[in-house]
Amino acid sequence: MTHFVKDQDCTKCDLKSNLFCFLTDNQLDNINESRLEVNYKKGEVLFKKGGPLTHIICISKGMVKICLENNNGKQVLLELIKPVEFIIGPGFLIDEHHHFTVSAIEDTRACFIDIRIFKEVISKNSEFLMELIKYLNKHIIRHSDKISNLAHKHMHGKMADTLLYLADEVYHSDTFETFLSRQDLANISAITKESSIRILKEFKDDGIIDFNNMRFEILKKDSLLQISKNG
Amino acid sequence: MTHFVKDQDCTKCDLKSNLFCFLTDNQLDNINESRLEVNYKKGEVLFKKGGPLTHIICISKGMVKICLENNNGKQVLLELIKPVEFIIGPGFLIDEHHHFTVSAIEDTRACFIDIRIFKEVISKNSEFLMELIKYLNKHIIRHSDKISNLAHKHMHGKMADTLLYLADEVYHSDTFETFLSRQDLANISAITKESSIRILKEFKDDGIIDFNNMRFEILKKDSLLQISKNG
DNA sequence: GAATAATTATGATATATATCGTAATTAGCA
DNA sequence: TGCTAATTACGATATATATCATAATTATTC
Repeated sequence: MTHFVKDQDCTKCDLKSNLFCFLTDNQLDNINESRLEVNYKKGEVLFKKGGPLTHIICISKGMVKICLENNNGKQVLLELIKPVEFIIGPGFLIDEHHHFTVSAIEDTRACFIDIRIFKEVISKNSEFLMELIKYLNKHIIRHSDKISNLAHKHMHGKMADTLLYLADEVYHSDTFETFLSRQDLANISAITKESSIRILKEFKDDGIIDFNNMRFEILKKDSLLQISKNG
Repeated sequence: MTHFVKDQDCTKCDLKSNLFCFLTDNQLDNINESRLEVNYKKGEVLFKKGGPLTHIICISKGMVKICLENNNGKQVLLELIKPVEFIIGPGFLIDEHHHFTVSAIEDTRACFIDIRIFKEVISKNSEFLMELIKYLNKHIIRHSDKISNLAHKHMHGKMADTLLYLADEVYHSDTFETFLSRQDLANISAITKESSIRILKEFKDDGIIDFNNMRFEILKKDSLLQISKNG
């Protein structure tokens, strides 16, 4: 079982890499002592909305999706998390339960850190707290963009956003193979699965993207950006 | 010009009231020295999206709306802020510019606190930072609810949400008089102004609410909750 | 490797909602 | 007080999108 270590190159240490380089050795030891490592198969649920928020996690292998769920079981896929990123539920310091459902979209390993120890450690580390505030503000910005997009964009714009998100922020390549189903792509875009299939075909017919099965390639990024912009 | 003082009854000190009761006297003095007080007329803009984030503010009189704006000028009204609440833009510690447009919906007084002083003061106060994290997490929860609602609810459900938000969280009464226009109500609900007018009339015809002009009364809250729930 | 389940694909239809046009009402102002 | 501008109101129409049905393909299981 690997232990958290400080990032050698701390200039890269934005919240998306290793938050924990802002801890002292002593604090790291505390965290590492209580730490658990859990393996998940594709499809398995790590956290369920409404459940108790007892741990924060760090994804060390694979990929998970963070989903909103309403009363009628309808989902929005909010974010994909990959190594090495943390998931600190927004119930932290509020109601101490989960507001999102987190599940593995491929075989995944996650490190669990007891929230009581986490809280104790960080409450004495202002530098870490400031970084955590950065992390939360990034999410607030991302969520507010999402709200604006959902409110005003049509299906094509939403699907363009989804493809750009996957290429730019998740797979960091305009060609990528994904474990996400058409239903998942629909859930990111907040449209139906049938619509997502239709629009992807349209984009393919127009030569904007290509795909077979799970392998996608963005051919005309300009067009995609334009569609995203115009809604 | 009034100065910030510690809340006498600190049990009420959640982030919605006076964040600043978590500061030491010394820190409060620092803040108060640099503090500016500005008066706005109804309709005037306090912060514009894209502008530099040089201050955080505290609303001490009146009410402001926090709006998202997209490239085409379309807006979503995200939140209403009233005394005594703070507005700490999510660009804080990130890109140091505004992501929301904030404007007065009635005559308003706001206190401006220099972000450099704010940052310096809070960076040495873990207790305050923990409260700030609470404040941010509350917003993340609120925003994620909004995303879920926008993604899945129909107009009626969205408008029901809006009326419930105003009654329960803004005016704290099922009867309230508001400065919000039908366009504002539409912008909270993320529907068009015509639709907002139509649905309000429907609710009125069904005896769920009553209103003339700006004065609203919720008559059947159960129905409204049901409509909100079913989408 | 055949059988079954799950996912992807596509068309027909129904529905929700935006857009446009215009009238009625209210607010702001000289 | 009367005039102008803004907001509210409401109907007709167009459009976007969901829903439903069903076929084709791909994945999974025995």
